[in-house]
Amino acid sequence: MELRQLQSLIKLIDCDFSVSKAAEEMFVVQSAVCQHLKKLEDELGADLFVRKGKRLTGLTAIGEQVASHARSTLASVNSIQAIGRDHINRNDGSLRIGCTHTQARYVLPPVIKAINHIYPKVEVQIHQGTPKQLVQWATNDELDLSICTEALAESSQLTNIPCYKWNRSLITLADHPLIELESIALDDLCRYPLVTYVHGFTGRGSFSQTFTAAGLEPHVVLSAADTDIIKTYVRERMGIGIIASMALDFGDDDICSRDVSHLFPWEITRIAYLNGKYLRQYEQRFIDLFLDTVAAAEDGKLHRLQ
Amino acid sequence: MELRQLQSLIKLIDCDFSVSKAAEEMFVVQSAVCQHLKKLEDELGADLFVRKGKRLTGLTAIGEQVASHARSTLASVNSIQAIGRDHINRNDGSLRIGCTHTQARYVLPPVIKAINHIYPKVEVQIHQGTPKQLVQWATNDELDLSICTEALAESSQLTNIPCYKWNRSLITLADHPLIELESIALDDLCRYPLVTYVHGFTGRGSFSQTFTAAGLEPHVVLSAADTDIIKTYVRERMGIGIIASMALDFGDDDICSRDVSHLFPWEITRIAYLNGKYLRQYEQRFIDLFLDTVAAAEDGKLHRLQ
DNA sequence: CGTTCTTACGTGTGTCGTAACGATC
DNA sequence: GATCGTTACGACACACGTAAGAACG
Repeated sequence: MELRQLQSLIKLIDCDFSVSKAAEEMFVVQSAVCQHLKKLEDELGADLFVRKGKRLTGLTAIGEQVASHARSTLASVNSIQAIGRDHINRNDGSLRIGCTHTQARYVLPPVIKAINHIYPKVEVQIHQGTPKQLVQWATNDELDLSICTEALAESSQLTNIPCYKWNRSLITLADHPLIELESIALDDLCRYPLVTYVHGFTGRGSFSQTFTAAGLEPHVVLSAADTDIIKTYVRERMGIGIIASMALDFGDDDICSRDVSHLFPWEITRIAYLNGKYLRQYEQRFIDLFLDTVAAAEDGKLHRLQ
Repeated sequence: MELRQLQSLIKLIDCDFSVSKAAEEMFVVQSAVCQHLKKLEDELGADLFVRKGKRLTGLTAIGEQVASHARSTLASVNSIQAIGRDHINRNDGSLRIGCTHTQARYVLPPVIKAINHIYPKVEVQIHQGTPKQLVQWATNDELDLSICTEALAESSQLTNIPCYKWNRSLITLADHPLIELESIALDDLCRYPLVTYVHGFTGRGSFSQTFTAAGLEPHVVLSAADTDIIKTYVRERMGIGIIASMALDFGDDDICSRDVSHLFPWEITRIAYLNGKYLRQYEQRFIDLFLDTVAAAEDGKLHRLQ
C-alpha cells in the first residue's frame, strides 16, 4: 500500500468523486489517480466505489471504512511533516482556524493580532462555518483548530480544550419597558417578540430548552447566525434581542443591555483539534494566547472556568 | 514520505536500534533500511537518532515525536489492511490477546474455547505480561486486545471496554481461626501474615491503599504475580491468602475461602485496544463472547457492571 | 579483526505520462 | 460530440541489492 493511493482516495472524495478534478488538485494526470484507485481496490480485494458504468458516484460500505482510516493515516503523516517543518523553521507556516461569526467578530481579534505580532510570517486563515461544519472540517484535517460552543465536545475524534464560559444579555432600544424592570424573569421575555440565534449556533439549543423546561414558549420572530444581524433588527424594533454577552459592544450607544445570566445555563466555548495532531509551536502559542486573553478579560463578558 | 520509511523507523526502534536486525525482520538488506532512515531524516530536515559514531543508540526528542506519530500512521494502515482481509475472508486471521495470568487461567478459557469453535481457522495467541506491558504492547500495535484490571483505563491512546467487576476472597487451610470468625474486619487481616499479589498486578494498588486509608499496616510476607503461587504458599502455611474471587477453584478441596468484598473496593476488568483500530469480525465477536461469558457467570465470582 | 553502519553504483521494478479506447451525459 | 474514466504502452525515476568503505568494540 502506498500513501499516494490513500491521498488519491481522499482527494477523490473531497472532489465529489471526480477523478479529473482530484488529479488536477494533486498535480498529476487522471490516469495516475485512476491507477492508484485501482491498485488500492486490487490490494484490498474489495470494491471501494459505487460505479455507474465508468462514473464513480459514491463509496461502498467498505469504502467508507477505508476512507475513514485513510484520513487518519494521512493526518498522522501530516503531523510528522509538521514536526519537520517546526524544526526547520518554527516561525513560518499557516494556521487554519475555524470558528463561528461570534468568535471571529468579538473574541478573536485581539488574539489574532497578538499571534500575528509574534509570528508575522505565519499566514492566519479564518474559516467561518456552522459548528457542525467546524467539526467536520477539523475531523477531515482541513482545519488546524476549531473554536465554538456547540458540537465540538461531542466528537470522539477531536480533542477539545474548554476555554471560557459565557451567558446571555438582553438588548433593546432605550425606551423599552423591559429595561426598567427591577428583575427580569423568564416569562417576561415571552411577552415580547424575540430576536436571537438560529438553531445550531451560539447556544441556541440550551436557550430553547430553558423555555421548554419552564413550560414556556418564547416568541422568536427572527433568528440569525450572527449577532450583528440581530442587533440590526433590534434597532428596527422587530423585537428584543438575546445575544451572547461577549458580543456587547461599547460602540453600540443606542442599544441598552441587561444581563440575563440568571435565566440561562452557562455555555462553554472550546478549542478543538484532531486527536493526536501534532501542534506546531505557533498553534500551541495561539491556544495559550486565547486562554490568556480570556483570563485577562475582566469585564464580565468572558468568564474563566471554575 | 513513504510508508516503508516509517516501517523501518519503527522496526529499528523495536529492534533496539540495530539496523541489521531490523532489516532482517523486514526481509531486506541493511542498506535499504539505512537508506530509508536517511531519506526520512533528510526530508524532515532533522536528526532523528542519537549517533555514537556510526552506531545508532537512541532517538532524539524530535525522533521520539516522529516515532509516536509514525506508530499511529502504521496502525491506521494496518486497520485498512484488516478491513481488506475481513472482506476477503472473515474467518481467517490471527488474534493476539494480551492478559495477566489471572485472566488467562481463570477467566479466558471458556471464551477462548468458544471463539476457537466458531472460528477454527483463527490463530489465537495469548501473550502474558504485566499490566504495564499490556498497555505498551497494545499501544505499539503488537497486540490486538489487552485484558486486565490495572493501567488500561489510564492510557489516552487506548479505547477500553469495562467488562466486569470483581473483589477479593481470603483463603486459608481448614484449621485457621479466621475461617471461624463470624465477620471479618480489616484489622483481623493484619494479625496474620498475608500472601497476595505483587504491586502492579490484580488490584494490588487499591489493596494497599485500603489498609493505608484505615491507618493499618498489613504484614505481607510474600507477594506473587499469579494466584497459583499464592495458593501454593498458603498450603505451605506461610500465611493467609487474599486473592481475586474469580480465581477460586472448586478443585482446591483443601483450601477454605471467605468472601471479603465488604473490606475492599471493587475492581473493574477491561478490554482495551488501540484508539481507532478497526476490529475484525472475529475480534468484535471475541469481545462479545467475553461479555456474554461474564453475564452468564452467576456464581458470585464475576460481577456484571451496574 | 569481526561486526555494524554508511556510501557508491548498477539493475530492475514500478510509477507516471502520452495516447487510444470506451462510456456517459 | 464533448467530457470523463479506463486501459495500453513506453520512458524515466527510484528503490533494492551487491559490494566496497568507514567506524566501532
